[in-house]
Amino acid sequence: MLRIRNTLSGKLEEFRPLREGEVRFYYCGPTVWDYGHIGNFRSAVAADIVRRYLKFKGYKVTHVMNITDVEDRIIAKSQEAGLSIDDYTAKYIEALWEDFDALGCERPEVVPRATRHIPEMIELIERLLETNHAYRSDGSIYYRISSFPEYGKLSKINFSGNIAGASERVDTDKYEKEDARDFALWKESSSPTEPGWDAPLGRGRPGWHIECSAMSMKYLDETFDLHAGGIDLVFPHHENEIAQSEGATGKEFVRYWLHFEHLKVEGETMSKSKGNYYTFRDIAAKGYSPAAIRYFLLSVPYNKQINFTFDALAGAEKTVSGLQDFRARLTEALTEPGSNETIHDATVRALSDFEAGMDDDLNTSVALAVIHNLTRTVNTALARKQLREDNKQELLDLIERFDSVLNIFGNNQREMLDSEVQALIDERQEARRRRDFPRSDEIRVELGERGIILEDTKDGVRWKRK
RNA sequence: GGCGGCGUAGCCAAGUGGUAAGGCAGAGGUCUGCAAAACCUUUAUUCAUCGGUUCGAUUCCGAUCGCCGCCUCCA
Repeated sequence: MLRIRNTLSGKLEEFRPLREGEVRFYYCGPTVWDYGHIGNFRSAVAADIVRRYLKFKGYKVTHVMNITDVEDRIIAKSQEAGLSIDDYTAKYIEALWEDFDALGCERPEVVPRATRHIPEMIELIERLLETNHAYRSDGSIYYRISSFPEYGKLSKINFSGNIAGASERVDTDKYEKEDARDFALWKESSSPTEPGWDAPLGRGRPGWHIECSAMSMKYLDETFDLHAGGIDLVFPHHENEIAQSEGATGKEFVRYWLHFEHLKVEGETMSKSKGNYYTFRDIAAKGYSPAAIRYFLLSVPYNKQINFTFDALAGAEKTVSGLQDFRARLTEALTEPGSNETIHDATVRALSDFEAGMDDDLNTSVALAVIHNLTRTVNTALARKQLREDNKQELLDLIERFDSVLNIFGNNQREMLDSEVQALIDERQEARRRRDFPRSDEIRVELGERGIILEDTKDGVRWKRK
């Protein structure tokens, strides 16, 4: 039974979807104004783990990830560049998918873009106007927080007083709000050239929060199971989504809220000014493999801050390569028929321990420890020739199972070497048989230069790429 | 100022009222022509500090120090 910590209650709760065997899951994805920093991908990988584990548990998952492409910064940047919003965001969206794929994240079923859902947002805003949860002021439209007494229930912020410092932040010339806490649903265009949409509400553009309410309810229904995002979105973004959605429908919006903790760099906040700001691309360009980056990002549970260091990443690199080698070694192992009971028991136990760890609020650290322990047990058995045919198959199936959630074992396809390389390997084996070690070592060095690493084993020579 | 989180070996890090998972790095060994890989052994009398509760605390409570976050459309 999967239990997750629901931000709404602050407690560990049993996860029970509204519909039998089906989970509707909304993940607040990135804003596409720049190449995604590594923190974005900590979140994306966490969401991917959620999605994959739900599938592992047998649920049919409908996963929606929005792409925010209407937002002040994007509008400003695109105007600066003299491009339309679509032209400006195109390369960032393309880069996002490349990074997403490289990190082994499954693509969500639905990826709505804010710019493609303006009518839905307008409709929702009109509903809020009708129900008196919104008001018009100076051409723009605001949400009336005083109309929603539960406001603050997610972030647990006490709004009995004013938001600290809110009064001096309000630009009174621009915002004629009834209350400093009220937030914009629709912002009037300040000039005809500014990107905007003509609407019954007046020419303008939507506020940031309304897109997620409109799009999630469109694709997942007015009440759905799971909503996730970075922890910084708790307030105000998700708090406002609740106010908008529940205000308009009068129904519960989301059953379970999940928030991913942030990533730090060398124990500090990542920021451009500190010079410790890294995108996934920056890190990959330094030669770290996407698999290692993924492993690192998921090695700490989603609800803990993760401390990014290049030392830790180098460790992840070694670990991942060990796991991938392990799978290859197992695949190639020559085994005799039958089954070793001890190994069989360890295999069965590993699956249940893995599941117990993941069931406990998706504790990936525990899940990985289970895998490492199993790996050691099996390596020992392999070294001692104790593994039997049935164990091998069982283990390969189990790894497949684990990897459907973690996706760290890499591609198991064995590629063919080109004939020249193969000939060199054969020649080296022949040289070794003759005990012509100088020649043998020469070939090993030469292959090393071509990126092929050789390992001599009792059953012959193994090779892998570096 | 208000609210929340964290501080565990050289590094990353899990965890729990009952005596410290896992990974990387290090040391010794097995195997190997040598390597590599793998395996075995080893590496925290101790979980920021100081008090308190308890038969017993790293785990609960309080204080102190340090770090991080939200309260500003930053995942």
